Amino acid sequence: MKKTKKSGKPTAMRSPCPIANTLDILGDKWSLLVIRDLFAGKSTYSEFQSSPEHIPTNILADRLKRMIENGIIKKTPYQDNPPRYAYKLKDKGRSLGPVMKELVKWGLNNIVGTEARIDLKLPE
Amino acid sequence: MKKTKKSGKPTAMRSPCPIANTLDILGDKWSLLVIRDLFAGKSTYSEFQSSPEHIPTNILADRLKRMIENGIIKKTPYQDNPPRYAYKLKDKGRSLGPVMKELVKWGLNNIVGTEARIDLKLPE
DNA sequence: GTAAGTAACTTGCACAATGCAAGTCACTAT
DNA sequence: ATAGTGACTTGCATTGTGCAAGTTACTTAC
Repeated sequence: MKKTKKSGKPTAMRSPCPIANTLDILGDKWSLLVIRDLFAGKSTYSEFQSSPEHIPTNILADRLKRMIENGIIKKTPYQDNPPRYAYKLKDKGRSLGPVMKELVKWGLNNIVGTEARIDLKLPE
Repeated sequence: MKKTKKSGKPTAMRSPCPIANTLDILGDKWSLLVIRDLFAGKSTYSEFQSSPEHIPTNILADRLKRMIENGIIKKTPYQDNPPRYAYKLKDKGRSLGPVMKELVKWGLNNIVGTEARIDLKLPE
């Protein structure tokens, strides 16, 4: 019974810069990890939780909500009883493929101890 | 008189994932904006402050410090009296070029109202 | 030589975001 | 009835962010 709608989001842009605006949506320590998992084929809440970084459950719920609001992913029930949901990338999210690819490359080349154990199914 | 060294940083990685580790270094709303400015040719503290997003001064100082510690940028005095400094990308920072390029592309294609007014001098 | 200005920061503090634990809800399986 | 699973929500202490104001070291204007 909570309708605590935070009023859409008429928060003004801090600038028209595409980087600044992208960071306003995805610039935190968790969002892109969920995107990574989605590219790796995961799709449920508990699959995201089981990733090695152990995202806190409240943060996961918040990030999923925000990415849905931003049109990056969608949530669909795949079973009614008990209710279960699958999160999937929308086109907008799938188009993050090249960004993910470059982040992986940069990390592997510049941070010692990193390794690509997850295989992202990037388009093309 | 403060020797409050936070002990290097033996904080363990949350996982060997290159994306997770990249986000631990650059995953916030400001770091990559400073990188953007550096790619755009800016190099002084006050130039970074004058960018349209108006980064808070304490955050700027903190991010510059962190990026120096991470070997992404370097700080060099270019004048003694009064002391003035120039921040520049190191190779590690310059190799973020492709990441920046993809972020710009994604923002322009997916966020209405964004526009590329700044010209980044990306390698190649 | 006193006042104002500039660059590069630091400090204080209120408010927002994060992280951990525990609780809830709707079922299924034992 | 009891335990288990998936998908969350709630509380609360800790950490991070954002704004204003102060500091240091000089240069320039009056």
